[in-house]
Amino acid sequence: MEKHKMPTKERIIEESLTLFSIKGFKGTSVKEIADAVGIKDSSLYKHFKSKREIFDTIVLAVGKRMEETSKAFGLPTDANGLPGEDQFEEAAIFYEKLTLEGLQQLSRDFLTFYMTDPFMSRFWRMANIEQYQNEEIYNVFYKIYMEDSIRYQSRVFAEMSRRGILKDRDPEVMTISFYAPIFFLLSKYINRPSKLPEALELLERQVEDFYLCYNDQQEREQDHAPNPPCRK
Amino acid sequence: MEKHKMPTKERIIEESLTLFSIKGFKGTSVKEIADAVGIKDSSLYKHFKSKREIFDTIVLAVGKRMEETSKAFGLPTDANGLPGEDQFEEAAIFYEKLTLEGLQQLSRDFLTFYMTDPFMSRFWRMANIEQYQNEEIYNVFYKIYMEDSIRYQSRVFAEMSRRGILKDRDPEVMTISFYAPIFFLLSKYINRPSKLPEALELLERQVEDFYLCYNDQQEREQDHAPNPPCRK
DNA sequence: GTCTATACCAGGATAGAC
DNA sequence: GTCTATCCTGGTATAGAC
Repeated sequence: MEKHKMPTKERIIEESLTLFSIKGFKGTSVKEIADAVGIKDSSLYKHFKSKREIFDTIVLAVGKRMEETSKAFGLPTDANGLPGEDQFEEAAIFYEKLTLEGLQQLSRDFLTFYMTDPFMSRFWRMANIEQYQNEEIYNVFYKIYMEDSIRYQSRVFAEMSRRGILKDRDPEVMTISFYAPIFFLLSKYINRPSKLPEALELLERQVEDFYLCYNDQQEREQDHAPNPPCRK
Repeated sequence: MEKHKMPTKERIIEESLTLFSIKGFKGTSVKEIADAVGIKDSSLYKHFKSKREIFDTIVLAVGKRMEETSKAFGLPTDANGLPGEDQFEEAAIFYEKLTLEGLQQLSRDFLTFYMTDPFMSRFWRMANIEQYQNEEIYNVFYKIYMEDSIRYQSRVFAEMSRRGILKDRDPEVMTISFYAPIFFLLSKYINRPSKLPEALELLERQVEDFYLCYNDQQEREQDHAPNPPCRK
C-alpha cells in the first residue's frame, strides 16, 4: 500500500469519499474520518477548515476528474454539455467503433470503469445519496448521467442514421435504448463490484440485441443486398 | 386538507417519510418531524419509542403497500418474488394487454404511479438514499425494483415468445430493454413530478420502439404473411 | 502538523405536571 | 397525549502545547 506515502490532505479526501459514499455526509462524523486516516479529529482542521470543505473539495475534484476521463468515451467535454461543431472529429472515434464488437467494447469499458474505478464508483454512490439534499450534487449527477450523455449520444446516433449505419429511428429513443440498460446495470451492481462479470455478461447480450434491433447493415459480412427496414 | 383529521401517529409517519426522503434518516431530526406535525418533540415519544422505530414502521408499511398495489401491475405477490405456477392466470392479464396500446397503457400507468403516488415516490427516494447504509432497505429496493420485476417479466415475455406474440429473442434481454428505460426515466424524473408529461412523452416513444423491435406480428392489421425475423 | 483539552451546541430521549 | 424541563451523548470546532 502506498497509501502511507500520500500526503495527509489527500488521505483525508480519500477516506472521506469512502465514508460519504456509504453513510452520507451527515452520517459521517469528523472523528470517523480522522480515525480512518489515523490522526486525531482536531488535527484534521489543519487541512480543512470544516467538514463541509472536505465535501466540497471532493465534488470539485470529481468535476475535474470527469472532464479528464470523459474524453476517453467520446463524451462532451465543455461546460454546456455539447461539443462545439468543430469538435466533431472526436465523435468520429465513435463511428469507427460502431461495429458490434466496437459497441460492446465501448459499453464494456464504460461499465467497468464506473464500477471499478475507485473514485468514480464511490462518487456515484455519494451522488446518489446526496442528490436530493445538495443542489450542486444533484446538478452534477443529473446532468452528467442523465442529460449530457443522452444529448450527446443522440447526436452521434442521429449522424449514424444519416450515414446508414443505424436504422432511421428516433435518435433519442435509440440512445435511451442503448444507455438505459447500462444505467440500470450500474445502479444494480455498483455496490457489488465482485459481480462485475455477471454484469458484463448481461451487458454483452444487451448490446448484441441493441445491434440486432438498430443496425441497418444486416448483411455486412456479405457486403451486398441492403435490406429494407423491418417496418416503416 | 383532511390532514388534520388524521391521527397523530399517522401524521408522524407521513411527515417523517417526507423528511427522510429528502434529508435521509440521519439528516432528519426528531424536532424537525415534530415541528412538521405540529407538536413538541418530546410528545412524539408517546407514539414511537425511538426515531428508529418510525423509520422501521415506514419500511414495514411500504412492504405491505407494495404487495397490495403490485397486483395491479401483474407483478409477483409472494415472498420469493415468483408467483406459483398456478398463479399464472394473473399473467394472462398481461398477454391480453400486449398490443402496442396495451403496453403503453401499462408502462404509462406504472411510471405515473411511482412518480405521483405520494407514498411510493417518497419511498423510492428514501430507499435510494438509505440503500447503502441499511441492509433491509437495500434488500427491499434491490429486490423489488431490480430483481423481482425483471425475473417475473422475463417469464411473461418468454411465454409471449412461445406464443408468437414477441420475437424469439432472449427473454431477459427483452425485459431489460423494456424495463430499463422506465427505471431510467423514474430515476431522472422522480424528483420533478411537474415534468411527468415530458417523461410520459418520452416513454411513449420508447415503448413504441420496443414494440417495433420485438413484436413478432408486424402485419397484424392485414392478418396474413407472417414475416421472417429480421435476422437470425 | 499532530497532539490534549475544552468549549459549545444539537440531537435523542426521559420524567413528571396537566 | 401534549406540554416543560432536563439529561446525556456525541459531534463540530477552537486553543494552545510540543
